[in-house]
Amino acid sequence: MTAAPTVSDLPKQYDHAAAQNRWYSFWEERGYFHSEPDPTRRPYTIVIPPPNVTGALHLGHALNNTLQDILIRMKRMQGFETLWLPGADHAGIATQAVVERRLLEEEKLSRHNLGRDGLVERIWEWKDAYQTRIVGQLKQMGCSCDWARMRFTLDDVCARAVRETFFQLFKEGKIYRGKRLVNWDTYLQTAVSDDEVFHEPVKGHFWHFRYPVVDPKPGEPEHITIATTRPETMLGDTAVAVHPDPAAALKKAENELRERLKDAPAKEKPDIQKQLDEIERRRNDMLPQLEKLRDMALDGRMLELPLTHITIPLIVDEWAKPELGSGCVKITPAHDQNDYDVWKRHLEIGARNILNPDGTLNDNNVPPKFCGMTVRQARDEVIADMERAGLYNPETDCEDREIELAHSDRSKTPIEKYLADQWFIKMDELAQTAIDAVKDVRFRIIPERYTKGYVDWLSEKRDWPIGRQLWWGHRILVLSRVCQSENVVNGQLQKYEDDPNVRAGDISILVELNEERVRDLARGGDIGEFARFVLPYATLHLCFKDEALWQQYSNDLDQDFTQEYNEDGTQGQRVPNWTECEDVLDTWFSSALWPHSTLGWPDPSPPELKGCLDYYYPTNTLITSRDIITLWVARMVLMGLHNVGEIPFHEVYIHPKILDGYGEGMSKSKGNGVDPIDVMDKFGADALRFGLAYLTTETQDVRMPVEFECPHCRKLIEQTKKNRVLPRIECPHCKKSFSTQWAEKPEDRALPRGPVVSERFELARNFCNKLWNASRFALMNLEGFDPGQVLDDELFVEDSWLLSRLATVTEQVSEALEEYRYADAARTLYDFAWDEFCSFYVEMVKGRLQDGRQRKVAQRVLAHALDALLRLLHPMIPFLTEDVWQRLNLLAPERGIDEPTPAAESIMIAPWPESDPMRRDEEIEAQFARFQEALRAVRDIRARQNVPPKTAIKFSVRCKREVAELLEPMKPYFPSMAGATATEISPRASAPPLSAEAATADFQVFVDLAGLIDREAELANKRKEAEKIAGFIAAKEKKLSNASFIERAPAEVVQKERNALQELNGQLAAVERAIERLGGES
RNA sequence: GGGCGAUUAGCUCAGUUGGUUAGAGCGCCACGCUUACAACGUGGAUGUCGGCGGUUCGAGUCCGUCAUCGCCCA
Repeated sequence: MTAAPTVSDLPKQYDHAAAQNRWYSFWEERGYFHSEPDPTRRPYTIVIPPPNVTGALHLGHALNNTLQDILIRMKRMQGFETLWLPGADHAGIATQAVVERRLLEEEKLSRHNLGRDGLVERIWEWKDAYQTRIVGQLKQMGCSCDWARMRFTLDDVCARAVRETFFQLFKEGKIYRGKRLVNWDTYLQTAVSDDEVFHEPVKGHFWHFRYPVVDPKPGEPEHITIATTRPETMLGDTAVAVHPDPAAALKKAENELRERLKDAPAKEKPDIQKQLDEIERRRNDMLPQLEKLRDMALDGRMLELPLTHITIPLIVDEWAKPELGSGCVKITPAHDQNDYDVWKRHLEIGARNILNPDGTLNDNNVPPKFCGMTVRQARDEVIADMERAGLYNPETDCEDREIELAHSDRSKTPIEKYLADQWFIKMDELAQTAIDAVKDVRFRIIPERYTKGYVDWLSEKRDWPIGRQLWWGHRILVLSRVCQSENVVNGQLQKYEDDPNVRAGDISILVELNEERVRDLARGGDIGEFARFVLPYATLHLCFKDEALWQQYSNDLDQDFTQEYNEDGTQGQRVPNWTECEDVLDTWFSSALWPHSTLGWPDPSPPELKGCLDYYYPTNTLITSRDIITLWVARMVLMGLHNVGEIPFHEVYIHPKILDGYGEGMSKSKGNGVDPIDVMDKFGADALRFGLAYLTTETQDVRMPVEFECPHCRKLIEQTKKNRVLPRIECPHCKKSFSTQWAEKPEDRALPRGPVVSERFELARNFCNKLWNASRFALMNLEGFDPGQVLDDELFVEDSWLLSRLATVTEQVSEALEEYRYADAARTLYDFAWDEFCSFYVEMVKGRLQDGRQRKVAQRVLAHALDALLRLLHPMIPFLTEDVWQRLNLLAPERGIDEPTPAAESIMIAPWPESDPMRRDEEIEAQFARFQEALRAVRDIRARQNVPPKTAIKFSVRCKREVAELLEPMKPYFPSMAGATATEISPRASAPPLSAEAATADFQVFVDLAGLIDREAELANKRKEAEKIAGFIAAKEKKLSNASFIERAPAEVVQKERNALQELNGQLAAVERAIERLGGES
């Protein structure tokens, strides 16, 4: 910790760096962040949405964590036993991909060079580095996390929960293995999830091929034409489909077009009409043919798949669209999602995977000449062969076409759809429990509109594929054995059912029947003799409760192998009968357990976790961003319900996204992410936090144009789509270069870094500085502070007014934060602190602080008000408020106007202010509003008459007696606040001969301008004003002459309008009189 | 294609259940370093509230529709 604070050495600008360094370590050392279960207090818990360790945090995370810290700090001050549990997420594929990419770039090594353990070790190193960096960022932001409870989704505590959960679900039969089409990244050789895939249009072609019909009957066509953008996939075709009722399908398409044509804008009509004409043409030219094909399909006609000598069936399926192409579509279930769906409806056609994991063609299912070719090579070769076979004519059968091609976000290479074995969780029952939980309002999503998406997604009840072909993650503890026959299965089952570990319930067994067999059963068991012999019967899976046991069995079962023999009778390979599952679990599997795994489920016996689950679970709030509602929130709910039997949190607050100046979300891959450290270096952590809170409104995402700040000349350079991905940028102002976050080459890195900042934090930075200076003023004037109760009759108008406003603001801020209306809370405090506390209270109290007799009470109220304001602001700007608090403690260790009490040793643990309704005083506020109006009028006249600020002026106010009574006591404040003296405030006040005037609804202000007046300027001003008022009067009169308004609008509204009109008329008359006095024509 | 959201001053955004003359910050203009604060103070200019239609005595606010942008899902 740096030197203790003083009250003498107060810089004119808030030194955010000093405050941040000093107070964070102070809080940490005092243990304020740490929480232990305390039965005498109510808990308030937030678990962090664990940021992933792929990289550093950007502004989106800064927002997310700021909002959590604001809540947690308020709740801590409110006396809750608060726990904010921090942690990080291992983010399986994302992290592995980053490390692999760097490995290749820097050392030219692939993961296979390192091996599984070697690579995992490298990823741990990466994780350690980035976790440190992330924690550093959070600490710099002031996050009050309980660091002693820091968790990582791959650590031992989380691992226990993952194993237990997987094992339980396995035992309950909720986990199964099945085939599924995955997005295969041939470069990284792993499956990637849908959200790791992006689509990009590329130029491609549409090829038309003809497939020969086997033994066509008389009158039937000899060929069927299909079209494809990926010719090589034909080698994996297992059928060709035609629509079951082409006439109806055409009619339906036609009706849809006609509907659209009716309401379409004129410019789209010709295009739709063209499509309608095309359908008509098809009905005439193609329909008979399509119906014939349909009949052929129903009659079981087969086709010859060119180049392969395989025959495939012609089938009927609605996926074939008669309005498109030839009306026939090739079906490649192993490599296309739609075709895969067709296969699900026609299991008998089967599926053939033609790819190796590296994207070359495999040797199982394609003619030998294609084996080992890349997709690209195979494509050219297929086209050439088809041409040679006379089934394709390059002159007529190939069109250009733009194709939306899927790419892997991780490797930027094209994705192949690939049929692979996957572990799944059955979602039917689990999803229902999570739907019920939100429908019975056991928890709420805020804003409420996001509930729909949550329920819709869960309602699909799609089984969750949980396996990933990765090395970085929780290993699936399963050993599997393919069994050729039912006898083998039964033998093995008998053996393992007697196994002591199985009996003890530490190993669970699953029999997965071979899919072909299942399919065979589905179509009546006519599988051929040969297939029955060749196809394995089933796969046996053993699932283990813990890793040691799995390891032990895995070693033992090494001895269980099948000895193969060579043709000459010698011993050949020993093929192990059992194999370890190579897969790891989806990251979201461990994330889903986060709220309960981190609190000690399933085993809360370790000392540091004792009692935590009972005490802190369910947690109170989860704060996260909307893209994660389905991926994470939904899964946390259903896993929490499954494992613990209770929802994981009561409320989920979904906050806005931070977008760049182009309206795009911030992301690392786009290069538009902003490091919060850059913002904090320039503006301070308090400004970052307050700025973000100020922007967190309910519906609006936060658009944030950003600039580079040249480290040489400090000028700002707008960030564009072009320059945001460059490793170095030349400053257009000083022509010197600087580096960016993309700098990787040594020569780029050697340059000074240009931080990325946004002007949008200036408002908050300025606010912090304003607050600092107001505090500075207070501290400079609290010398000799004497604590004591302040009686009501000792209060001055400005005291009562400020206390009244403070009571209101306290209530508004507390309510706003309770309802996650961060921007409302921030704006309320901003306006109160700046426009009321600084601009009026501090200005008005200045005189009293100079006056020996009045000083004492003024100090007491000032210290009290500042104290409350600091506490209200502390959750948003923790460092500044603590810095001032500590200094305030030196001068006024006991304070408070009701009954002075010793101040807390840190503002972090000071009690949250409570709104005192007795302090609300509408009369005082009304009086004050009049005063502010009069002040504004005087200042306005001074400004428009160009009277220098130092020239003292005199003014009088003409108004009703009631108003005069309110304004009279305010007379003493005009000299210091407007350099003006009130000579008379009464109904009789008259205008001095040379004066300027301003009228409000219930009084007129005359400023004596003898020797100062600029008559022409004043006349011009008045004429303009008269015109404006006349306009308002005209509008009002029009409204009031509308009979139905008088009749139908509520009487009070009509009366209000009449009063307003009367006031306006009064104002106009006053202005006209002023014009006359100035010698002008009104 | 379906769902959600946005469109208000040059920029970034507020605007509660419809009700006087639509606000803030930045930027701009004028004047001011008045012993808390020039990261400041005082004053000023700036808007067919995306378009069209409807409900209503009255619409930035409610309804419909179109346009543009963003996000999610298929």
